[in-house]
Amino acid sequence: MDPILEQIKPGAPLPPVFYRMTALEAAPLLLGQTLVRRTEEGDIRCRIVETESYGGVEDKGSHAHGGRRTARTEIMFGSGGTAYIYLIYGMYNCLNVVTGTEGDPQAVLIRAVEPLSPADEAGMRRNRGTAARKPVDLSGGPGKLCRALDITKTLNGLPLDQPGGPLWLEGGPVPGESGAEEVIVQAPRIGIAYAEEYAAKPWRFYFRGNPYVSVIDKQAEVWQLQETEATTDRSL
DNA sequence: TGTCCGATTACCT
DNA sequence: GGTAATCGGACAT
Repeated sequence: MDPILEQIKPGAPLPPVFYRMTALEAAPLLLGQTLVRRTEEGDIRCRIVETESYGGVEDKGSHAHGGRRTARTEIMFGSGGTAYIYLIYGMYNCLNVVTGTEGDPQAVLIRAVEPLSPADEAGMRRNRGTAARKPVDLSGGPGKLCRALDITKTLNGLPLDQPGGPLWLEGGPVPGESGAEEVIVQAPRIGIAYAEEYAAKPWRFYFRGNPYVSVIDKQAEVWQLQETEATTDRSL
């Protein structure tokens, strides 16, 4: 097991070392962890099921590529453990978990979450402006999950390692007795066709078969399955 | 000060 | 499947 995963305890804050990793290391490990939103209406807890890594000045898909250090991207250059929230298309917010060390812009975009309980789901439905008929409509997509959790730019720069604040991260629940370990799919990121050679990097991660995932990449799943079979064959 | 456009979504045909 | 909605950030003028 990943040595950092071993340090993550259900319901406890993520260990400081978690936030010092690169975005590419942290993105798959964030899957299954819990995001907590606290408002006057109460707490909403949800499980992260899809992420994307945006790491380093060389990543042409990142807002910080080429070392672009502006008022907006400044938080990405700080040390890890904070929230980077920005407005997209004039109407949707996107939530990122900043990781890495001072001066190195690393961030993981949270693309989909699932409510942990019926009460959490009810809270998320209340926050959404539209009737979510399917799980993916409720919080499958970066803009949708921010709406569902009432996350706006007012929370930009907020520390995510401090339980009891407006927004924080904690270790996710352990899979149930019957729950087989979930398979992580690795696929190219969404909506960054302009990123040239970085557009095809498989830096999106999600739980295979989870109904809250925003975009299913059938090609990546088939390819990954073949790889697994080939590996199994060789080991026979 | 002006222009372009996005790490998207909802709703339409 | 197509596309309108809507505005702040980045950069040119």
